[in-house]
Amino acid sequence: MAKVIVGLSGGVDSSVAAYLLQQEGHEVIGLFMKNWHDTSVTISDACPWLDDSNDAMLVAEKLGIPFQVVDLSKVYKERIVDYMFAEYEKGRTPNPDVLCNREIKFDVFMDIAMDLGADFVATGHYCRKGHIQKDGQDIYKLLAGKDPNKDQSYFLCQLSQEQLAKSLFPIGELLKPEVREIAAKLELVTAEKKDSQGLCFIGKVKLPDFLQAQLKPNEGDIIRLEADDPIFHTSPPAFNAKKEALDYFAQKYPFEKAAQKIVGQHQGAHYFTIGQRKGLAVGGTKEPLYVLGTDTQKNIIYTGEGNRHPGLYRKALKIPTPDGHWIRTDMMIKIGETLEVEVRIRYRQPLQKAILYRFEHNYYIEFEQAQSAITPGQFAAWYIGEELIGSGVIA
RNA sequence: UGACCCAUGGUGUAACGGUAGCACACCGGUUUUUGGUGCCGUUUGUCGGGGUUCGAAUCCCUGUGGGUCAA
Repeated sequence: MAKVIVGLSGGVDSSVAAYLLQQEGHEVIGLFMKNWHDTSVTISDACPWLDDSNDAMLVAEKLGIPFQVVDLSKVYKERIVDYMFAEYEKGRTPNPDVLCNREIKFDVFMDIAMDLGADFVATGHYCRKGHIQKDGQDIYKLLAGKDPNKDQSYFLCQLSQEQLAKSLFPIGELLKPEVREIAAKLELVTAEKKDSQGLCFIGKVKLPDFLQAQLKPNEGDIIRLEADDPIFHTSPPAFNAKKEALDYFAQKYPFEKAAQKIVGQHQGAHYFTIGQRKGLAVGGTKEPLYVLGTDTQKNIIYTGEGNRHPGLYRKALKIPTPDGHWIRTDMMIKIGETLEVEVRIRYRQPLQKAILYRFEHNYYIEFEQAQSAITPGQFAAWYIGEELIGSGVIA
C-alpha cells in the first residue's frame, strides 16, 4: 500500500490507471494539470482544458478519490512553448511531448506530488516499468506497453532513473480495448471519449497558425531537385576511419549544389519540416512533392517528387554527446564502443535495426536500412528488445 | 509586320463530333498524446466572339494570348 498521485488528464487511460491502483489497495489521489490557457491562440470559444478537468473530476468522484487541479501553465510556457519556438526558429523540429514528460509531468508535477506526500506518480501511458538489481543497485527499466499498437514508451525516452523510480504505469499491461472495457463497466464518463491527439496543450489550434503568432512570415523560394541529380548519386569517398564514414552518411545532402528549379513560393521556411507534403501548394506533378530540407538562413525550401526520392533518405544520424541520454545509465557505452540496437525516430515507427556508435564528441546511429525524413530536433530512441535503453536529439 | 503550332479546373495533362477523365495542389474528414507521414472524400475547367451540326473541347472563320521556324 502506497500513496500514489495519478495525473488525471480527463481521458480514459488515466481514468483506468487510477482505478487499477485503487484496486491494488493504494491510496490514490487524482491531480489534473492545467498547462495552457490562452484564448488568443485557441481556435474557437471551445475550452478543452475545462471539459477535460471536469471529466477528470467526475472520474475522481466516481472512484471516490480526492481530486485537485494544479496550474502549471507558467512553467509549461517557459520550458515547453519557448523551447518550441526556439527550435523552429533555428530551423529544427521540436518534440514538445517528449519534453513535456521530462520537464513537466515527471519533474514539476512529480515534485508537487512528492510535496503532497506521495510515494509514486502514476500516468496513463502505455508502457511498463521493469526492475532489476545489479551490484546491489536498483535499476529500473522502461519497457514498451503490451499493446503494440499503443506503445508510448517513445514519449518517455528522456526520463531518468530517478524519475522512473518514482513512476507507475498501471495500464501498461493492458490493451486499449481492455482499458475501454474496464472504463465502460465502471461507467466512467471517459469510457467512450475519443483518444487525445495532437499537441496536448494546443487543442484545436492548427500548428501553422500557432507558429505564425510568434514567427514572422517571410516569403521565399520553393526549389525542386530531381531524383537523378548527381548530388544524390556521388559515390562516397574513401574513408580512413569509421567516424568519417558515419559523419558523411549522417550529413545533409548539399542541396545548394544541385540543379535547381524554382517551383513556387512559401511563406517562411521555418514553418516546414523534412518529409512534409502538405502546405507547399505546388501542383502539377505526377507524384506529391515532399520537403527534402529547409535552409532557414537563406529561407529556401528544397523539395523532391515522390516519397522514394533519394534526397529523403539517409543511412545515419548524429547526436552530440550532451544530447544523448541513457535511461539505463549502467549500459552507457564509452568512446570507441558500439551497441547493437533497434531505433525509432518518431512515435509509432516500427523499430529499425541499427548500430549505435560513440566517439569523442558525438554518438552516431547507423541504420541497416536508410531512413526517410530524419529530422533535426526530433528524438531518436534506441531499444534492445522491448526495453528503451536511451535516446538523443538528432543534430 | 512571312509560315506553322498551341490554348481544357489552381497546376500538369487526357477525351473516334456523343456523359469532360486522371494526377498533383487546395479544402474537408480520418489515423496518430510531437512535427510530419498515411488513408478517405468533396469542390473547381473546355481563352473571347461568330458559324456548321440533332449534338462541338473536338470541324470552320475571327479576335486575343503564348510558342516554333523563317531574317
